Amino acid sequence: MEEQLSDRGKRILEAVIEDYIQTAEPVGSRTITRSHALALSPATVRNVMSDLEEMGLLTSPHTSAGRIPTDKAYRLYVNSILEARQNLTAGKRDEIRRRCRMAGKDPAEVLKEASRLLSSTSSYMGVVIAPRMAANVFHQMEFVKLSSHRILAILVSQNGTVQNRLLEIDEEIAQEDLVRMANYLNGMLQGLTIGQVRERLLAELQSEKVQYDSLMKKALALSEQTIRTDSAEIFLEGQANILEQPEFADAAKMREIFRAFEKKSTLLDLLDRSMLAEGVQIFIGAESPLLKMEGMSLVTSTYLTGKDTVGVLGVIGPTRMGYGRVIPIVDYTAKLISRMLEGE
Amino acid sequence: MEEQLSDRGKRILEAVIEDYIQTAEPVGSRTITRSHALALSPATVRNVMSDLEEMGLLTSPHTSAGRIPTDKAYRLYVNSILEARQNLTAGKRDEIRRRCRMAGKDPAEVLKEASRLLSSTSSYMGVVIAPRMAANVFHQMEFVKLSSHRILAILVSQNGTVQNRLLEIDEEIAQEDLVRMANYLNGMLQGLTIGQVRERLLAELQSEKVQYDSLMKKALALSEQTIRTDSAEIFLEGQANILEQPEFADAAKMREIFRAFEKKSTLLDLLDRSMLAEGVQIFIGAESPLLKMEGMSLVTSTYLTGKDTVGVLGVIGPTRMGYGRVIPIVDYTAKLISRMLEGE
DNA sequence: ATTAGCACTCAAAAACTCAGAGTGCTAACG
DNA sequence: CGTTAGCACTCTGAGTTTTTGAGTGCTAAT
Repeated sequence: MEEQLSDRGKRILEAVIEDYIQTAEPVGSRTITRSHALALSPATVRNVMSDLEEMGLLTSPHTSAGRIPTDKAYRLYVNSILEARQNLTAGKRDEIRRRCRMAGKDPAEVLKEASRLLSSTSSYMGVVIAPRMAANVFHQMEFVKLSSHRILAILVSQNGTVQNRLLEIDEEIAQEDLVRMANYLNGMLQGLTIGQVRERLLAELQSEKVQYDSLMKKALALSEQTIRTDSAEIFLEGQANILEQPEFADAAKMREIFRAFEKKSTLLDLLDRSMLAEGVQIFIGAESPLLKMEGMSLVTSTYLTGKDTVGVLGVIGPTRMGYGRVIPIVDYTAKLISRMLEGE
Repeated sequence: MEEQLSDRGKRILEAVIEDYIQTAEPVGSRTITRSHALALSPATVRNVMSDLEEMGLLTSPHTSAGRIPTDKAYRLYVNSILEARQNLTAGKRDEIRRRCRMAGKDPAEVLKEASRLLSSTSSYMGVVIAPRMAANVFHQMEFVKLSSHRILAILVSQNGTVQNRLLEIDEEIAQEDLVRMANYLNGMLQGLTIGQVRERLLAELQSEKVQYDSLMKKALALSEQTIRTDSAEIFLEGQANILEQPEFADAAKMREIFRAFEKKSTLLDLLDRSMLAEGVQIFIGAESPLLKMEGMSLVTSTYLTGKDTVGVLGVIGPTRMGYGRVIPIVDYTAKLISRMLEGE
């Protein structure tokens, strides 16, 4: 049905995309023959472009304007980039590395810095989601008595992530009982993932023998409360960057976008699904059906913080994004973060 | 030098301000006579307005437009509001209370929710800064061994705030030593504020007797590392709200504002100074010289989380802000938060 | 002291013009 | 037959002019 894309067609399409990425203006046949050294006349280019339009790769906003690549065209373009991946310049690489180092060792700090980094090196928005707590490996639990009715529960995972929660209790528990409870739990839960820990706790709560030991019952109940919420943290930086993009100069569009990002949950859903596949993934425009991200694209990569606990990070920008530049940045950052968090 | 403000002048000024707050358009003499039931003709009003302009309370953007209140006028207006403070409607109050409850007990959660709350009830931006850690009262310290070279230090304050830090160490320390170290420190630091703790630790590190006890020396060093960074947390919500304001429809202005808020440090400086005075404070336009907040105002109030550890919360919006509505919101929220955090 | 009346001002909106970039088609060319 | 020059046609955006209407300031009357 659809005509096959000729080699020349491909080159011209590429030229259109690259020009458009730079200027954000519809590009015409003339411009292309000038900037890209194709030994062709504008008229020929016009014919080809007309074909490309037929194939659904270009559109023109109106009869006498240049042409704009469609999502489909970007998809094609991105795929060809992904095959022939460029490397980062040594300079960029160093900068990224240096800034990551600066952040210290605390996982949360590293991830936040990564997000800033992605945003500033790409000049779009950087986003990082911390791995779900559930995938972390349990290390230790502590109960700290703050006052007669308030206990602070602290949950430490092997990778240094800490989750804490303030618990209100009805009847006072002695500090030494708290310590015993913690010991008991720590013994029982050693080496499980937090997800497994939760299951285990629930199972244990049901079991016969616990029913008669009120202290242990309390211990289980408390720790279950502590672990209950597993809200993935999300770091979104550089929102101001996208104000720079001419396609969002319109205030109404801006507003919509900002509103969309205010509820982080939608963003989370979107990123969650890229967790399934490994490596760099790209969502172009309407390909990500969740968010009606008109004119927005997303470049993500997974990263590892342990054996197989994964998070996702990436860059969000206009569909008209410098993919060639952004992809290596995301890729490299993901690998670097993996190394920083996982290693030692 | 300056003529005194007549009672009628005051009423008219108020009318201008209130109209302008609603419409964001320069208001003319005609409009005023219609909307506010003053038994005066436009011509009279014009005369009065002319006087007000003389006194520096109004300006007109150009000869044949209506008039706009100056910062000075807002100041006057706000002061009069502050004197005759209205109360919140019961409905609003309930809503605020309900949402605060929802947030649970964790201080960080409460503050974050408060910020959201301020933003959504005021329809401007909500901002809350958490009290400096330094002002909190020390409660307990723990060292958790993660691997041979990594220790997680956890610092708990009396109010349930937790600060943790990943430390890298050169030589392994046995878990039981860590416990002993913690016990020693907890004994020594009981009841001090975090600020005092820090001083004490530094002093102790210098002291003679410690030099010979390598374990204690290590303990002090580690805990000093833990406590070193005291970055006040800041919760800023509802940035999208201010996109709604017509005065920022212009993309360039928007950008500037967002950039300004991206560096939270300037905002922090600004809020820090309102920590000095108690209760509701208002900064109008250029009155806050730090940020060149053109056209922005800030309504803040201090809140307490303990005896005398204070934080600041407030609302940031356009100078043309519904002060009458916002002030009680900020006031009430601050009091409520105080009660929630301090009480128990 | 207030107000009606009136001439005057000015910005924003609407209407208009025009140049330029771009297209599509046709006919010529190698 | 693919490529290209030429040309008529289209449409936008920028710049100009016109129009409108809200608003002022002044003066004279009440």
